[in-house]
Amino acid sequence: MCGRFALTATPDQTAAFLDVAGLDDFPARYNIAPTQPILTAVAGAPRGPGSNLPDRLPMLVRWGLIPTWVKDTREFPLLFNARSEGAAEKASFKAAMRHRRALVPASGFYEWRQTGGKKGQPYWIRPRHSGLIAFAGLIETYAEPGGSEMDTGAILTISANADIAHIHDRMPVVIDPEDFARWLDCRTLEPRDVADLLRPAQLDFFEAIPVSDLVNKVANTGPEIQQRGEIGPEPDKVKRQKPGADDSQMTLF
DNA sequence: CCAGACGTTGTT
DNA sequence: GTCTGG
DNA sequence: CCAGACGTTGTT
DNA sequence: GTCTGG
Repeated sequence: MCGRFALTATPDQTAAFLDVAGLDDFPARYNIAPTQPILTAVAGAPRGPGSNLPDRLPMLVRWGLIPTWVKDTREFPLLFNARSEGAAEKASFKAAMRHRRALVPASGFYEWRQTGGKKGQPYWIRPRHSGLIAFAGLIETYAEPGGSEMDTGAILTISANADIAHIHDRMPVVIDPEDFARWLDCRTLEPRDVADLLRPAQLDFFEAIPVSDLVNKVANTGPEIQQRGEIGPEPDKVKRQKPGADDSQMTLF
């Protein structure tokens, strides 16, 4: 779950929400997919008295966390989500849960309800207050064989609440603004100290809007993918028979 | 001790 | 079916 | 997450 | 790097 989301607020709105300074300009993004760059915010360096260092920093990371010990990324799966139940104990997420917790600003996310047909029914899921939200994220800096470094990240998930459960059984963890500082404080707080933040959103926090299958295709990046709609009928899988044809020629045994 | 995994989603 | 790319 | 490729030899 | 399985 949470394999696609949107961030359509302006850089100014996003900077104010996260309380970071100096966000480079970025376009509204209606269809953010794994492997793409995502904006995150992390705690800044510890500040001494009188320091004017910012206490929260923006970071662009590749969506798909790579643990530091991975030798060949081609033989490692794309970790774009991390189950919050247990992430603190998993080899792949343990270090990030302890040292590199982050916020991932979003306007909402997409979920697919499996219909039994070929394609799932996608939903645009947004907060009823229609403002920004922040997912709980994890970051790792991966040292590539060539010598360069790549920052990578994942979004934590939790059981879906009743608003979402009819669509999917998981949802991203949302951190409330009042808890931003606690979640990001990796210097003094351990995973167990912030475990209480890893819970499903309150009932009625989100609303889910069925949309067309435009969102399925990563190349579709405009606002139309959030318009209320439904996927079309399944293509007719029953092959049309030519007039006069019957099944007898198919009887091979 | 060494070898091998290390993950999520959704599936059957 | 399974892997890669976005 | 979904979509789309999935291969070789030899070549303009 | 760290944990699990044998």
